[in-house]
Amino acid sequence: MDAFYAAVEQKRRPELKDKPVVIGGSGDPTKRGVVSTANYEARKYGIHSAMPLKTAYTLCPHAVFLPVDMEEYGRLSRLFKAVLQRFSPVMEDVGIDEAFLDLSDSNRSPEQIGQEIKKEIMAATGLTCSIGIAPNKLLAKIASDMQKPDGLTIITERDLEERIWPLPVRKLWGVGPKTGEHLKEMSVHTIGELAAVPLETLVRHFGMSYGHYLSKASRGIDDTPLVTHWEPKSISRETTFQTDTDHWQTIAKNLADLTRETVEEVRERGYRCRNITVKIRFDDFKTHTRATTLEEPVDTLEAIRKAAFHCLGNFDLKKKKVRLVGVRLGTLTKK
DNA sequence: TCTGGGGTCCTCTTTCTC
DNA sequence: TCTGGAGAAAGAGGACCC
Repeated sequence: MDAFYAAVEQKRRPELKDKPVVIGGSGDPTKRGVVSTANYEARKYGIHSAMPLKTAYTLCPHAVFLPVDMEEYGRLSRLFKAVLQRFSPVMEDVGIDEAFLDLSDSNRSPEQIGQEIKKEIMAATGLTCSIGIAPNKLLAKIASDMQKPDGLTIITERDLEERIWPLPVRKLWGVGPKTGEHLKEMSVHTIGELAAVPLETLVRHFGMSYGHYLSKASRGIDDTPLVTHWEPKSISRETTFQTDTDHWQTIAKNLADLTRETVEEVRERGYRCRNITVKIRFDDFKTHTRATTLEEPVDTLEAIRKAAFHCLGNFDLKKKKVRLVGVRLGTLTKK
């Protein structure tokens, strides 16, 4: 979906049409938080996802800043995914605003089916999307990104050298800022240049698993199937304080609240957990975790809170102020 | 100066058991 | 009793995704 959160807000508030709109955090750009979505008008000012709201505000003070309304975005998400599933039952969720659809069994042309999906999503939600159609997920994802917004891009194996290889390596799924920099130091800037690097070199630099992945991905090879169902591996909650704190009671109170919320969710979803991890981010942005694994899976607040506070006790909270506290429940088993 | 929240997966190191 | 290897599990950190 194109600039999904912002598009949803603009749809229900027509007065926002043609204005720069930034969705993120509490909607107050003087408070701590980052941009979840900036619409295309706001992007003209250099605003983009993951940017601190305060930075976005200095770049464009007259933009409309709004809080995240996950309930409403979830509702629209279910609507467009229901449309997709009418075209094929084999759908893989990729977060709230993306999905893969297996159209292998369709006998219509990709252009035809792509246009019809766009039309139906527009009818159901009033929103535009960008579609990529390709022989596998990796290439479809790249294709979906090639003509945004409101795009439809079709890629075949034959397009690899001309349309994929000239793209920067960062366009590959799984290549983030760190790997991008690492590759730049190796004088590898494009996907084509990556494809020319011997496998042994990639394995030496990036390890067995990721080295092989990069080698295949650069040649457009991806044989991973669509994942239509999965179980959660962990459930977590975390909060960043408005101001860094060294007040133990504040940290403890927040950890207790987060633990209660997380336990409630784990129970509601019918799981027990065996691993409890507490996360602390200090004022210098260094993040540390302390974990404990229990003998038996549990789902009681007492047992999990006790474990969480045991983990908290393994931090030295005297030297630096704390910016964030979080708790994660892992090694889940279904009840 | 600024850097959210909810996840997954991978790597390296430590710890424990045989 | 000491030493060492193999393998599993746990713990910590980091990269990446939306």
